[in-house]
Amino acid sequence: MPRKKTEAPVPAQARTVPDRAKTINDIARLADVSKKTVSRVLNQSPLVHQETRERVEAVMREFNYTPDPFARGLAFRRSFLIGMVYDNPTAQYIVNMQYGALDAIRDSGFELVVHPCDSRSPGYIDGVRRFVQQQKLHGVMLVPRVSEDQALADMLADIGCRYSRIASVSLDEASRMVITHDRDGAAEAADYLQSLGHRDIALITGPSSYRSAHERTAGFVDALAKRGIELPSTRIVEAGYTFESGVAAAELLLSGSQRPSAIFTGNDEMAAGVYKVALRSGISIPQQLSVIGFDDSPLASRLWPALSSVRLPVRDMGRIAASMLLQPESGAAAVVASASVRPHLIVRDSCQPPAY
Amino acid sequence: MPRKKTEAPVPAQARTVPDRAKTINDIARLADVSKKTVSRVLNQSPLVHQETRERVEAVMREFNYTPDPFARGLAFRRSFLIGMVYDNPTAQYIVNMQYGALDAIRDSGFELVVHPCDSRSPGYIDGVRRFVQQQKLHGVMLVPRVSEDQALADMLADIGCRYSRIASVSLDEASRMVITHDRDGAAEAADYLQSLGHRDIALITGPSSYRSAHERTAGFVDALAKRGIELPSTRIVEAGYTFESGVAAAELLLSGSQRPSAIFTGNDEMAAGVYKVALRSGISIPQQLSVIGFDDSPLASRLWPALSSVRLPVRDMGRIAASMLLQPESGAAAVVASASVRPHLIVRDSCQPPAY
DNA sequence: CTGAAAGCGCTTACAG
DNA sequence: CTGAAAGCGCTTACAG
Repeated sequence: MPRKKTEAPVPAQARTVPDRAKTINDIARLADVSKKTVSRVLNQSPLVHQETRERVEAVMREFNYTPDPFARGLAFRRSFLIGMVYDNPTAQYIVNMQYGALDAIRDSGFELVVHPCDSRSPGYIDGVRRFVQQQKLHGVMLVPRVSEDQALADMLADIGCRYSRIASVSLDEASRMVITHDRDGAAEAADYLQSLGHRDIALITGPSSYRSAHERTAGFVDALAKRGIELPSTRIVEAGYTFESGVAAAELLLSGSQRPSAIFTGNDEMAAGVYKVALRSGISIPQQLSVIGFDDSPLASRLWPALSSVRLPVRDMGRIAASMLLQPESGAAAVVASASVRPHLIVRDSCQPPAY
Repeated sequence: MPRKKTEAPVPAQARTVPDRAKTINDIARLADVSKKTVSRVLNQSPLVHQETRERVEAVMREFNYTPDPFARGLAFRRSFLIGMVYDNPTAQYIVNMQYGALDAIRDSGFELVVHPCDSRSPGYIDGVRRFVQQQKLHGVMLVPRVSEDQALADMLADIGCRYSRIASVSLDEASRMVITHDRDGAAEAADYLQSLGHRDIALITGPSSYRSAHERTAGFVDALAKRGIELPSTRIVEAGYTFESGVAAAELLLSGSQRPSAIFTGNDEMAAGVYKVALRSGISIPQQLSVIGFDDSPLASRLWPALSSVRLPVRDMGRIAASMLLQPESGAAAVVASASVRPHLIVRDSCQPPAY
């Protein structure tokens, strides 16, 4: 092979002058192959001699070569960008989810593009479609609550965009679902309260239109029923997942002469609302009232007394959802990983046996 | 001009078959100009006849044409992506900053790529460089505390990447700075406490290595001094911006026989630490202790009693920092806008005149 | 003010 | 297993 090794040595300084990033043509020339072969190595085609592959890879390493994502994007007609589409959950949830996704794409050449949206606005699905098509997204992660919107998923399937959905219950094929099993977490809270001796228990739920609220409620109520405790409807108050709605619900539950000895709330925001009403009314937590939240947000440990809460492994969820997009072929592995995403109760100082 | 208007009408169905997105060639053909002219319209070149421009724009609108970002990226050698680089501040801060940046780039064809990093790890600047060069970023926003790292800014200047820095004080040319004037916010807190009649006031500061901590401390101390109140060094405790460090600092300040009547903290996390110690020790807020935080995080309104706190217009900051990247030419306007980013005290229920 | 040619750095058919 | 040609959809010189 005609490798030109007889050229006069070039001074180091002169050699570094062309500081432009190396292209596929440079690598091809330096490895003495065609650019097509370099392309094959890049795309892990099996149709390359082992020896050739190693030679090309050595040159790539030596010159720290990475292919231009725009050239690839143009030729492939798709990008190396992962989109994260979300509605309006809490900040910590979103940030943790982003960290998880970034864990998955680290050193993969992919990047994360964020797309918050308002699922109540009529054109939001169109907005997501433009986002996906314009950027030729490799795939999108759908975070609750937009993940629950079947019309959105249908649109993505329609335009051939791969996606993964994070939700409290299965809504799609296993290979595109990360199931968070909120029901189990709520059941654990119920078991814990029962084991402490509570019998008169109340529940503040999220909006019934939210799948997660439905699951958490069902998990809690069913687990109590299994242990022989029936929740009367007066002990279940629907609220809006917000602090203010939690305050209003707590006022309802704590104003009567017959107070419950424990309250479970569908998220920590509403638990903070219970704290406010209790503190204001001179009801001490946990002596006179036990409280459990859901989410294990930063708020939980900052309240006093520290709030026991059900933790969702949000970062893991983000990581798994992103890796499902990167390796759709290893669907089985992802499904297994997904199965391990389980909530569990973090016990702090907000519960004790009821005072008789 | 040879516009072919005499063809037989094509059935609507057949016409929609080639559902591929229109390219610059299609637009050129349909508008009866060269693709170069379409390109000029796209890039707002003045060298286009008004009439021609309007004709091209009409066709673009009709077919909902948007240029392919990858083709442009390849030809331009730079992308239409804005990077947001941040270290490890609180989630709400990051999410608000992201919303602000998205406000600025909405409908501009730009997208936001996020890049959290660990400024304590040795290779982090290299990581940012790879991120910027690989994605050919149009520019990056530097969020505190990485925004304070001059080595990072130098590297970006070195590789010719435009950037904007958000910081509590000017660190760079005005056209790349969003100054948050933390000093003023802290001064407002000082004035408020003084006006309520407090004289024995304590301060829990963030780490002195943080510019924001330095500014908040200076603003508070100076404002009190101006009103004739000197803070003895025993009333100033340095902590780490975390909840736990706030707890430790509060224990120091509240354990002695001579308690201060008010505490100002460098952020809300540490204020929550003060709450915990006070509640646990039976010191009631605000009757026996006034507290003011900084950030106006969600935590502030969820604590009980609701915490007065200095609010930074984080979303505005994000919007301005991003628009500086989009329109470096309109630097003057951005500087003016930047000047309007001022913190202000949100008064809630955590302060009252001291008990004598 | 407008356009024909060449090129950005990759890939997809198509040959061999 | 390997390569030469054409193309992805834009832009930058260079002419006129």
